[in-house]
Amino acid sequence: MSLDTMIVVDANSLIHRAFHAIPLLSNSQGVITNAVYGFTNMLSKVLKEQDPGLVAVAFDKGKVTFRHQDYAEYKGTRKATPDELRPQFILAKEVLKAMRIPCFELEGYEADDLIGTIVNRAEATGLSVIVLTGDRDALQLVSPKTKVMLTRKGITETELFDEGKVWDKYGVTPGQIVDLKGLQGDASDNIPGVPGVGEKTAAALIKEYGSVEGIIANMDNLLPKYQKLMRGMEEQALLSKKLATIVQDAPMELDLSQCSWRGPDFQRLLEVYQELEFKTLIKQITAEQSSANPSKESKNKMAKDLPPLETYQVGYQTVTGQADYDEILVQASHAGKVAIFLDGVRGEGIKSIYIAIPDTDVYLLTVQEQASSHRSLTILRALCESEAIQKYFHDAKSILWLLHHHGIALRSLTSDTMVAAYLLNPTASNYDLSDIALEHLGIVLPPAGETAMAAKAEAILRLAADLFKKLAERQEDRLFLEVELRLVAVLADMEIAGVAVDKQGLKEMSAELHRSIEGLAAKIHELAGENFNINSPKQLGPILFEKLKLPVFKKTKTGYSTDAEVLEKLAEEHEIVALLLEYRQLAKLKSTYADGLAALVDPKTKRLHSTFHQTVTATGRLSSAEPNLQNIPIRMESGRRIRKVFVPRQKGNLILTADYSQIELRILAHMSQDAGFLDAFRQGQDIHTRTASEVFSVPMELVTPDLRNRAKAVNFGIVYGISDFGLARDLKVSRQEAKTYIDNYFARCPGVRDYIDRVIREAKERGYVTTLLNRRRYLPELFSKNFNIRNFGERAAMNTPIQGSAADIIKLAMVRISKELKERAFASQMVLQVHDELIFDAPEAEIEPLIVLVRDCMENALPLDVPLKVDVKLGPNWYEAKPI
DNA sequence: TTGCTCACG
DNA sequence: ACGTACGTGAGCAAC
Repeated sequence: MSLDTMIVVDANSLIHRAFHAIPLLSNSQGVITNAVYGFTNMLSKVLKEQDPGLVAVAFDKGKVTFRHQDYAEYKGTRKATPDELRPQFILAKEVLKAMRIPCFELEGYEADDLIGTIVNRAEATGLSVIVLTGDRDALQLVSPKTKVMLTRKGITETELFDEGKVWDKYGVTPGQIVDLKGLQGDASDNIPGVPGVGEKTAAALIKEYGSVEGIIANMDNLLPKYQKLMRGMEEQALLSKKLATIVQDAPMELDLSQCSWRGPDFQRLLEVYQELEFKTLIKQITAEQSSANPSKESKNKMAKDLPPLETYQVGYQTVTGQADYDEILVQASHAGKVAIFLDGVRGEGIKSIYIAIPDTDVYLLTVQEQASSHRSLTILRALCESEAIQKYFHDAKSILWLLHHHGIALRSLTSDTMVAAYLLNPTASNYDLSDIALEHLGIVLPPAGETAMAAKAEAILRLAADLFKKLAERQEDRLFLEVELRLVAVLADMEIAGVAVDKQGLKEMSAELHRSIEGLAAKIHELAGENFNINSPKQLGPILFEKLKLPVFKKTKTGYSTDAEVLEKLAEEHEIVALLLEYRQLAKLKSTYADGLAALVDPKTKRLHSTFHQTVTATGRLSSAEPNLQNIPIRMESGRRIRKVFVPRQKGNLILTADYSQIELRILAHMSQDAGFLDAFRQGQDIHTRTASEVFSVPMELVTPDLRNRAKAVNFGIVYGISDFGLARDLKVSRQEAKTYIDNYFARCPGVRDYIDRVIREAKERGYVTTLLNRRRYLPELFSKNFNIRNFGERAAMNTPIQGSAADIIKLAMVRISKELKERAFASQMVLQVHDELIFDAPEAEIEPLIVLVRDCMENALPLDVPLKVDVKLGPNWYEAKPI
């Protein structure tokens, strides 16, 4: 803490910066908050780091300033403040008020000038000052007592300038910054400067003559080329300098004691943050408050002896005696429902159990010391395994892992607030209980400790009711109950079962890949004439495009692009390119697959236990992680061999795969009711051949493989939300040609064209799109002013109903298959899902009935106006799974 | 942490 | 006039 430090903030400049650096966020009321969010974030970060004794913030006031009297065109090129930004200044003032930071503004003056004046006064009283701004003009205020903190690109990063740094960067003293401006001008403020004088000339002249005035006085001594530039521009240079000069004696009422800072009014700040829905900031202040240690003198105002926040508090009691245990069961049975929050670590087990029953205190049961552990777990088992008691969880799949560790089964799973919140908004970045409780109930959960966990258990009950009501209002209740909630247990089963792998096989592949990679690396280094890290695009770029002088087709924002598309174009140019492509391929196989998978084999089970995330994708698909088993190579033979290590878990078992054929195009046929598409699928025709025949006006029998491939790409394009550019790139044809294909396609498939138009129109009317099972995705991008973002929204509007409906269907099939397998006591186990494919580990004796069951469940999961077709493959491992 | 690259549907 | 296919996760390099 530094009582003699003052922070002076240029709110106008920071808010403008934040507005342009951050996408247009808004709260649930539609209030746009991006700029005030960025501003608040940056301010609280700096306050926390510096912990100043005094703080002041300055705003602009009035459109016309005293500078306009000298120069009417001052800031003449500035655009009007956008409508999305203007109201955010008021919001920022509310934040500042809650932070107990004084705001200054003065008619006819810019924030700069007030800052200059404040700095002047602060220095005079011996304070050290830090000016926080995004405006480089402020560098003129730098002095032995004053530093300027400038935002770098973005808004959270800053750079602190003292005199030395100004000199290093600009070659002038802080006082000469205005002379620099006088010569160079400033396009953004519409300050003219001297035409023809840029950064270098300006610095050289100032270095030689000290100032604009010095240059003018020495006009005759200037080099002829400089004389040519400067003559006749004297007035303009002096005016420019004057415009750039920050006033340090504005007529403002300023009592520095007003600026002495005691830290925020947390209660009020919390209210403001809640209103604006600044979840991260709410978390920060609640965490800071709770971590403040009252016994020690706190070292930071952001966490100093403050009244407790109004967080959601519930009563809880730690249970020890047998009578209490019995009481829990009685109450839970009576209420018929419990929410349980478990504190534990996957693989290690449960540490404590928080049980919330309506209208009672939360019970805390600990599982540490042996004897009570037993009793706590007995209660947990009784609750979880009871059919009659409904269970409410947040992230039930994680709970199922913990229960599995203790051999406890789960019945009557009634809600999972994480999954419910996902259905209500599948594009959220996380579904932490405290975040969704804040969003949906408007309550702040305590950040940590027993109170927090008790509050969480209680909050689950309240949240579940609220979320379910919202789901029902949207007709997503059946999707929730009959698909997603049941899927939770199915996925837990799959994860816990895991998939067996041949670890020895992985090791052998790794060693073989290692040898090939070493050989390739040696050849590449030889052809390059030097050793370098082939894995580094930054090192590879200069070798290819500078040393070997290969043509540059594409650049990334940091340098040369060296991706496969570029390398393929360069294949003819130099023999190193083919080697690089091969190197990349093998390096990927080794690091991500051979070594990556081996590292994740569970030493106890000898299997891979991927996590299937149910609340990640925007469309409703699952995702797979640690390891991702949804991207195991198949397209290239060299990679496809990785699949050999995916084996059955025991002798006598086989790997069976079942994948939907063309499910997305079938869904498109169903949803669009396009006559040609419906007919093609009903006739059992090859859809790409049919499309080729339509688009290229060729009889089906005469469609060549090349034409079929092009039609296939067009079909993919339709599903992705087509653009001629994307299709052209994929097919490596001209954009014009791609456009012709698309035009022909829409001419021959009018149903599809009408469908796409309808989807986009409805999406724009409603703000969201839906799938066959009413899964919903909001698309705020559709209303962006930015052309690219808006177009992205339109493509997502086309794609999401198709991709999402396919996800609906396979999820429904998984739930049914799992139910059948259980009820009919199959030993077969579903082990993986890869979007349109299910993989089973099955005893040979069950194969026949399993195929019938799986086919039936998948093909009839959701009857469409076209048949769904499933291809089944079988083999001793995933690689050798062949059609039967 | 971010950017690039690349594996899958 | 704008620059683009949709949806994911992971490893590596270089900040």
